[in-house]
Amino acid sequence: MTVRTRFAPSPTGFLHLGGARTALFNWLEARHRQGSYLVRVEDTDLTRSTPEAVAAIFEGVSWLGLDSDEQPIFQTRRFDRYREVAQGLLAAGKAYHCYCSKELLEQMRAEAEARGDKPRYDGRCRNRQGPPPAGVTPVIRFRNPDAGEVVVNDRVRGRVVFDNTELDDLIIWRSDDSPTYNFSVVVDDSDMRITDVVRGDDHLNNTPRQINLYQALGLPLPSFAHLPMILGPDGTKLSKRHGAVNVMSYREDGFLAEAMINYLVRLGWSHGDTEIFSRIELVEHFSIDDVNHSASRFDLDKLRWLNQHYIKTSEPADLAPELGWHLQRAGIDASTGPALEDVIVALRERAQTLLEMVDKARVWFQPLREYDDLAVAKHLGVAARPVLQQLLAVLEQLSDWQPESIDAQIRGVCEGLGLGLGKVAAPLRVAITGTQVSPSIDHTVYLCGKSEALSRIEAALARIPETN
RNA sequence: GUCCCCAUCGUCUAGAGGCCUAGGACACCGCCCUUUCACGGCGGCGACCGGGGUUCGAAUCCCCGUGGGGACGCCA
Repeated sequence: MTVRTRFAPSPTGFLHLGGARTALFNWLEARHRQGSYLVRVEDTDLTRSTPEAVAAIFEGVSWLGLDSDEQPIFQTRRFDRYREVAQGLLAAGKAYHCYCSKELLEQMRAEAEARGDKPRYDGRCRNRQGPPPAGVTPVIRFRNPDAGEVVVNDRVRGRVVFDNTELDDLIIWRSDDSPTYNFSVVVDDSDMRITDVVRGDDHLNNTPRQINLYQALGLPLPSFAHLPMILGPDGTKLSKRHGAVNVMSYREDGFLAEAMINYLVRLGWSHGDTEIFSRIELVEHFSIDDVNHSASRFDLDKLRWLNQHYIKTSEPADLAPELGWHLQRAGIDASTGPALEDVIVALRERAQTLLEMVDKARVWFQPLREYDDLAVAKHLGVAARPVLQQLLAVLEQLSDWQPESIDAQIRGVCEGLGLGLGKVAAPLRVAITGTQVSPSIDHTVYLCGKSEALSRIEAALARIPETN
């Protein structure tokens, strides 16, 4: 049987880190076993689902390269099918109408809680006789077995046993004429011929209920795998409080999709001591069977490290469009400055994110507006005058404006003046960038462009006092 | 509260009874490289939650405790 996995987000918000990893693991498991990976939108909650959230989730999934192999399924388009299955259960006596009001249910819960019990529906409508109460639209409840146990053979947890007495009769159909989660999931996973259900840990408790539903429906069980959660850096459930949880905000912060994927996959999965995995290597080595049992915390430092790794190792030409996107977002006109590939080569060892790269690249795209006081005090004293004058003279004559030839000219000036490279590079760096920090001096000058470099040297010269 | 899950350096993890004096990576610290900043190289700091078993031998298996997490919705 060919493997079919699915990622089933509910569109009540954007794609967050946990969801992204669930999607990734489903995708990898399917790819590794040469199967299919599908996306299903669980939008049965009409009041909370929004088209904006649907779009946001698809955007995130797409950025990470985890698009569905088939046309995504929307549960709202399948209500007729769910209704048919629910009616079948009703007809078979495996489900029943329940007329208990939300208020009554609320009260029962409160009472159970007060007693220290687990809040459960007591099944009072199970064998209700007589005419239905007037004016009440009933819900449909599944008649859960009231004895015995349900065994979940989980691919990451192993054998997990639940007692049926712990489970109550769950609502499968709401009074507003819509299906509920645990029910529609079973119908869909079955109809979509899903072989492997891979989802978050928080669903482990739903699994016995779903298994009972499968059995009542006479359907074969898929295999289940429940992934450990991703917690915030403080060990609590990931939430807005922890800052960026929307995966797209990581793109905006200058992270690469490859880095994100590599980071996420190592949360709960490993392959020996290897840290860096290409997509192909992941497909080759990944297996749900090797997933960890324990929850992990999100660590931005490690993501940043991976991100820089991918920035350093990517082909500059491949990275250029993404850098362009960031430059544009930062309001920088990249059409007049240096080639993006050159900028990337100069900065890739100095930036952990593309946002940092944009910040460091500004100096070559925008006019130099201010000088760092300390840098000026330190390197633009009278001693710098002959240095900059010499540099100006030789660079003016330089026709081959390339890092190598610029470097040769600078070294020539050093020799002529009997100075070390540091003594020459420092004032030049301040002249070009206004600061003491930049990439190697030849690249810094090169990226500036000849005419702009010359005028910046002249401007710096003009700032040098007559005497100290 | 009840049920379920989990437990190795600060963090991500390796570890499937002897290979463990517990390995790697991030972070941190130091040194080297060096025109600044980085990158890189080398080194350092740093963990088996506690207690009982089982065994010749336990980070690895079992039990209890503790701690953390999740679930208990006409949310998913």
